[in-house]
Amino acid sequence: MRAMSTPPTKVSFKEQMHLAREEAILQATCRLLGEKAYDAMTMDDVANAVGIAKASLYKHFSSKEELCSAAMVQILARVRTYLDGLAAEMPPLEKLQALVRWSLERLITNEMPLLPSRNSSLRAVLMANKDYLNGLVTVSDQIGEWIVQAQAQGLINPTLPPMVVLYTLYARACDPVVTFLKDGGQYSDAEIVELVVRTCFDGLSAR
Amino acid sequence: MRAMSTPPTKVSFKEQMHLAREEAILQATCRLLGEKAYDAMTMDDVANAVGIAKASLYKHFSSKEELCSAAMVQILARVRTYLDGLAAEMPPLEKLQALVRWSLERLITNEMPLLPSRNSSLRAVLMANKDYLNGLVTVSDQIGEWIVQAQAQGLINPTLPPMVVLYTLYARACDPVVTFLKDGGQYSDAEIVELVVRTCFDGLSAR
DNA sequence: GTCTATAGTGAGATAGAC
DNA sequence: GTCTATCTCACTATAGAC
Repeated sequence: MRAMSTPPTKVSFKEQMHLAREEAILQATCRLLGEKAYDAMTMDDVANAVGIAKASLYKHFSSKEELCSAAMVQILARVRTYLDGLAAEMPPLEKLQALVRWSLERLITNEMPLLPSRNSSLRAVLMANKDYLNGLVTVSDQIGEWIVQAQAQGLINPTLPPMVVLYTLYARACDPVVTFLKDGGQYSDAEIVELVVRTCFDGLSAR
Repeated sequence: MRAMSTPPTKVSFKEQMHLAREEAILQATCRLLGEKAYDAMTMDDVANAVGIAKASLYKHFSSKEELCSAAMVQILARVRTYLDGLAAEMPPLEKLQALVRWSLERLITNEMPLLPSRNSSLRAVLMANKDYLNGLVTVSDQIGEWIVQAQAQGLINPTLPPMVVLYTLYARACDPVVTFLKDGGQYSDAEIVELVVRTCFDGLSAR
């Protein structure tokens, strides 16, 4: 709460500190959720990563669920920013491929996945969060448009329901193949990304 | 331990009961792990599902980790049985497709997935289990043969490393697309399986 | 071997001083 | 707002009667 005797700049500075700390908490949460499961990540982990006491976390976020939801909402916002930044003249198929490539690049550096894996406890938390669902709908609508356009151009298989295409793209963002190949140590990150993009769009069968 | 005064049939019956109970425990574990994350599944869940006291579980399996590992090893054995049962004259590509279809059918009925999803705590447990790793190697070798054969026949893209093909097939066994589509309620289980098999082998792009 | 009851532990969340 | 210390509760695992 702003004190009347405090100069505006001072308050603004404090507010910036507050926001910066909150940003750091969200960053750490994203990274940790990229490394381990929701249940396995503890509030102590987050507090230690940020370098503050656990109790302080609760001054910013009222629960673990709220913290992780906020982190995912932020990720969704970043996706939106990325999508909006794609050149308008880029063909829809290339936009879709760019999105998958971008998601995989986040995934392979252990940043928080765009979507939780199957059976993740986080999934139930997110599905109960209105902000997350709204953001997801917005992003899905945008991607859905491009899918329909790419199908109209005959570049995406028009016999596949757009929803199936959409989910198949989303699923790349938590694709375990990336982890397998990375653990194998045989390929560079860039190679892994390209291989997964290829199998996603071209399939396994020979063309 | 067998008592000397007990007739063999009686003992055999008791042993069968013991094995049947153990089988029931493994079954319940598989089903529960298909429904929720490893961390979220409690030993109480298993005990309640089987209808025995939690303490009795520990007479059969010394820990949660051992129980779940045993369940996964059993799944792997079932995969081996399925693979061995495929007709020898079936073309390798069809064998691979049959395997994916079979995995998806297990997945869609919420049976335990062949592989844990990304970031699952179960993953660390399994990677420390020798029986599981041995079983996985055996199955992988068999599938790997078929992949190489299918590539030699020009039916699987020969420019894809066999390991990438293998992991891509494995990943179908925990594919979140199945969950998404099933929750959507728009498609039957059989339709979902076929759609995912198609996108796996043929990709999203038009042919 | 099965049960009830409980010990032990770890993590989410809070109290209260500063 | 941040901290230390603590509460509370759920879950793994075990003790001990039958």
